[in-house]
Amino acid sequence: MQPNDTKEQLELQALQFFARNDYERSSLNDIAKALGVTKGAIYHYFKGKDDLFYASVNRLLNMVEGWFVDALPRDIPLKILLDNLFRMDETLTEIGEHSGLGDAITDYKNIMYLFLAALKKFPDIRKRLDDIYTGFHDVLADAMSRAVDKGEIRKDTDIEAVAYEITAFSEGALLLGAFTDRKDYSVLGPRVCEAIWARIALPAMGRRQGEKNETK
Amino acid sequence: MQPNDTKEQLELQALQFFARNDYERSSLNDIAKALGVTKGAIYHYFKGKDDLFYASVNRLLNMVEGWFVDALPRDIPLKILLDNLFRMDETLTEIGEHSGLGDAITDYKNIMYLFLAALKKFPDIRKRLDDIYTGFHDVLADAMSRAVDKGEIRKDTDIEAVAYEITAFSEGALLLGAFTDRKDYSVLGPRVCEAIWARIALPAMGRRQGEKNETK
Amino acid sequence: MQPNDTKEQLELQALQFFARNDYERSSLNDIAKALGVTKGAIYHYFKGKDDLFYASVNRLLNMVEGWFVDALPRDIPLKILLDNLFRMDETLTEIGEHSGLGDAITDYKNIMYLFLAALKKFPDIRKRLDDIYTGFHDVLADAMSRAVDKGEIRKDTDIEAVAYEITAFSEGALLLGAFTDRKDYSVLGPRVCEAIWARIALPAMGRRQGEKNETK
Amino acid sequence: MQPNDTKEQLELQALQFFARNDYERSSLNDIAKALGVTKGAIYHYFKGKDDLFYASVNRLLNMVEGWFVDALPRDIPLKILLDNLFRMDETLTEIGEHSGLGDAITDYKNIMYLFLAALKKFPDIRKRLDDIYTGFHDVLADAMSRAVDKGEIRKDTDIEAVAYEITAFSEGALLLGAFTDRKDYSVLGPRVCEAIWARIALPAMGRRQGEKNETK
DNA sequence: CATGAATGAGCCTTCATTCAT
DNA sequence: GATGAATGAAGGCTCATTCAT
Repeated sequence: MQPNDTKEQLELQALQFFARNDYERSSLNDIAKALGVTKGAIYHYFKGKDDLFYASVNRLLNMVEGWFVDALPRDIPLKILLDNLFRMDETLTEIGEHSGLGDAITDYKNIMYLFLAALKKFPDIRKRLDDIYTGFHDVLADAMSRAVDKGEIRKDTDIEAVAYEITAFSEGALLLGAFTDRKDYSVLGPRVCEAIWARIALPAMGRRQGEKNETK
Repeated sequence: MQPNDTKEQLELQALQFFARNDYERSSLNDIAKALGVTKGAIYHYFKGKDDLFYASVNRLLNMVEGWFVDALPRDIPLKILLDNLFRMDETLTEIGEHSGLGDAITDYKNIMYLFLAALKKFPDIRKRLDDIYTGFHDVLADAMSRAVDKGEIRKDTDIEAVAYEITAFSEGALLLGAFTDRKDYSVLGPRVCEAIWARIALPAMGRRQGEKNETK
Repeated sequence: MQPNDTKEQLELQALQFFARNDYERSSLNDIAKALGVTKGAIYHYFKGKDDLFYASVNRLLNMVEGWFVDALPRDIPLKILLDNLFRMDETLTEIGEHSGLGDAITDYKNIMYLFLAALKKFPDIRKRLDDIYTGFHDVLADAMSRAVDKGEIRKDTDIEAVAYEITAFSEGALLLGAFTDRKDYSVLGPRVCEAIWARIALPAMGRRQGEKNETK
Repeated sequence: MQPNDTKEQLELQALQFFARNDYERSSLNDIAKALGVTKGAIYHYFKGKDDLFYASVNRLLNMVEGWFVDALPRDIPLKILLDNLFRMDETLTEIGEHSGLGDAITDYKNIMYLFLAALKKFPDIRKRLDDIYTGFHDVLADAMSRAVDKGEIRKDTDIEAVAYEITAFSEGALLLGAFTDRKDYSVLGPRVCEAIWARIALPAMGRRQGEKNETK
């Protein structure tokens, strides 16, 4: 076992623990027990409870950044990209299984708790979250720009607004799921996608008139 | 001063305190000091720290429900209603001033922390939140139904999807503001509103060729 | 029981405890048990272990300063004053009984431990100790000045050196007692006093013959 | 490097560390780091933290005993011996440089802390300290006896008292330096020496009336 | 009604010590 | 010989809660 291996394992297990349990209300005794080590071992690798939490959250943020690269390929038709985005709940499940984090991550509510708790304790986390959301937004905006060039969507699309709308909607849908425990997203998500698409899409072989009408 | 008046005052002040400070990290001593009373006084009116928190959050939920009634009148044109909704940030500020809660409520991040903390401690809070969001959604859906009848929007509008979209988008926009500290909402919110409106609106005197295309 | 009474009692009891036990090696559990209260009670009156120690030591310093006023009256013949000084071990015993500190203070070794431990933790204690020793020295020097005027001791007495010698000797004698557990002081202290006196004393009616008087 | 060499080196380095740092407050990790080895290495040569401390202090005591033999030669005139003794601060500095202990030993306060800490943990240390002070005292008493025989000092000198006085004064002067940070010793020490000498010295060729009187 | 002194359980953290390598 | 990962027993401290006044 390499020296860093144990630390990484602890971070990953702690991440799962913190995803499922509230940081402030978790005693280090509980955490150690959940990680299968003693408190002393934790202090061997981390400066304290906070440090362990910080390391875990940053590890999650790193993983999230990595998922973006995989989940948002830039060379596919916009419609395909959107369809993928609006099935983010499935994506999260896949990631959970694939990353070894189990279902701790699947429930987006857990991630939100985690991020908010981290945000409260470590203000510099905000910068990283900002980067992630900005990245998400930029990928969307870029894809739409290219789609305009390729004639997939209308020239007069308010790209900024649509990118923002999708970003906020995705986040809000997950938040609603956290707050209300409903699963509207899997049903209504695709329908929202269709509606947005219908608004911005250009008919396969165009027909100028349609455009003019909605222009303005 | 009626007997219950003191208790209500304590709840309101505690609400402000909890909006600004993390519940778990606030000691009852700090809370008592912030409320200008002694610990004993708190225990006189509440069963304990948790009970004070629970009462405060429920008071906020009551207020939120009240705001809906005022903020979402049902007999105005849909477009006006939407315009109001998409300026929710301004609405929150007004409510903050008007309700005597000061700017503790203005920052939506504070409300979210509060709800999440409450959700974690008191699972039955979820039901109340669910009701609120459902109410929000239903008001929208009803308004759209009536707008269809009045010929304000298209008959083929996917009312469920649009109501869901707006609900989730509003929540998500506020969440993004909490996570990233950006103020996109005030700029892009209205543009998103316009885009959605353009999608569902029926031209004043109906009938432009473009319609046929999107009617599928 | 007045509010400050308990705190004062705790300080006095803690002082006795710290005089008998090493500060660093005493757990707050032990201390609380010795004081007959719980840890929480200590934290009610003091900011922490250090604060309790600091308060106790300062209380002792205050008492020591008070003892000086009583123990070193300035209007007595120098010889009487010196005789008193060189029986300081008896004086400490009296003070111990009289002050309610019991025999914790009697053993000067305990006081030294206490002062040294305090010095290590609270550098500002040095100033107070300095004042005490300076006061001791000054009282001696003043008394000798007056004794010169009154013709009790020789004009050519090196007052500074003698005051320093007596101060250092007294301290050193007590330190030796601490380091070696011998009780030379009670036997040899008076003889040292006689030797010093013989060196500086002026015959009762001046003039060489008078020296015979001191030959006893 | 002989097998015991490493152990000796560790003891010496630990001695310097303990002279500068408080034993109780130093963790074995800090100590190991300061000694440039790992904890395991320390446990290889010593039974534990206490054992290392005990060995270090005993090493210092051995060195102190050795210094006496060199610093207090018995075949020099008493006045020379006394002059040396009353410049003990310089002697300590020389010893510090000469012994390789650096300035850790120069500050007598450090030595006192060390001895007191050792005394508290290992009561048998008291015996060794007693021996050292007794040795110091005896060397002085012997020298004075011989000085009486050689006609250097008066026959009626209270040898016991003077030896005790000088021993205690020396110790007390160093203690005052530790307690108050003043440097009176270097100035007043020699003057005290002169005063004591004047008291006991026999004029080179005798002949003052006063002498006869005090000869008893 | 209200106070605040006192409690005690539990928290985070430190650290001497052990032991597999 | 030497390492450092891991342990576990305290230690200092916090704080919700109780209760005599």
